[in-house]
Amino acid sequence: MKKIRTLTKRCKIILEATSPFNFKYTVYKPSHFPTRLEEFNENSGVFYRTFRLSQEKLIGLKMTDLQKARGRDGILMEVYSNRSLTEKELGRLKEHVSYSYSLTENINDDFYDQVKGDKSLQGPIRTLLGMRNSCFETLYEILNISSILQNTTVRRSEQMMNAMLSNFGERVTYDGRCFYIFYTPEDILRSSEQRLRELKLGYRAKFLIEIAKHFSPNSYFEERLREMSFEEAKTKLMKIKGVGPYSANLALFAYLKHSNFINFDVWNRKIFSDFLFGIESRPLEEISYECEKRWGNYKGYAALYIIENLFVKRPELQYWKKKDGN
DNA sequence: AGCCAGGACGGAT
DNA sequence: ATCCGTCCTGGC
Repeated sequence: MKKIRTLTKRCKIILEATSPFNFKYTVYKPSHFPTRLEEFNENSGVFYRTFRLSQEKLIGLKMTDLQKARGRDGILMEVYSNRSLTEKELGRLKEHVSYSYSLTENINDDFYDQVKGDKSLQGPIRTLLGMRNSCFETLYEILNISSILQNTTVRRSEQMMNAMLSNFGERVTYDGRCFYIFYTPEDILRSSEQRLRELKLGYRAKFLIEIAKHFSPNSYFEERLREMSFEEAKTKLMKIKGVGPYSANLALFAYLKHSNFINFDVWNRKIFSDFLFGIESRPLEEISYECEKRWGNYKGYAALYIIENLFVKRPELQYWKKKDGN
């Protein structure tokens, strides 16, 4: 078993956000299955999240709502690390957090004003007012997660993610808590397909290795993708064995944060079908057409609000907080 | 015992 | 281009 790295407190950072800003539902998404990469504490309102700034610089963040501390919209962030950080590195960290949580976007103009006429969205918007589209993961990490999501139940995905993190992730502790930091491509390439199969990753074992190969240290895969158009990047991603349209879309849209797109899968298809038609089973073409008609270029945001609102209103959908159910 | 789950591949049409 | 059997695994 790998030893635990202790992260010590370095500094506090304040990140401002445009108004309205919803701290809780920006950093924490009720529909996401839990991992030991992050944790939202309902009682204290504190959100913990780990991050790898570079190969050797491990970060643990402790975030609270700036509104509570200073009466302004934003995030109050304590930075823990295993090593001292340069000003430049702190800058990169701030940029990552700000980008991941879409802190500077203007959600009034970009979304709320655009869907004023749609009554079905007003409930979700009231509940989640100020929530941003968010994704803290890197492109490599999202591709791993989407591979682990494919063709299985979320409960199994959670088991597989745990197996990967506990075997390849970096164990860290700070502020009296233990977390993992996401493993790197090199961590996986040092392992083997057989080892991943022993960990019950099934046929995904070879996919995860293929993905890792594309993100080796000096391939600059992520940097090169950033230069490309969306379609070009998608085609490039789908050349990786194991990355199909679903994973490529998820990766690119989570990463690039397009709010004009819905990545349909067998799970959200039922949710939108039920939301729009009152039954779960309508064909994809009808669902897709209806979303386009009602929300046009804002359908990605609409989808985000509908799904998170559903999980807020029906906490029993978070099966992982109960003993059974699905 | 068989089917399916927050897809993707490879080969056959 | 679209269709279909197959893939690991575990839960029902």
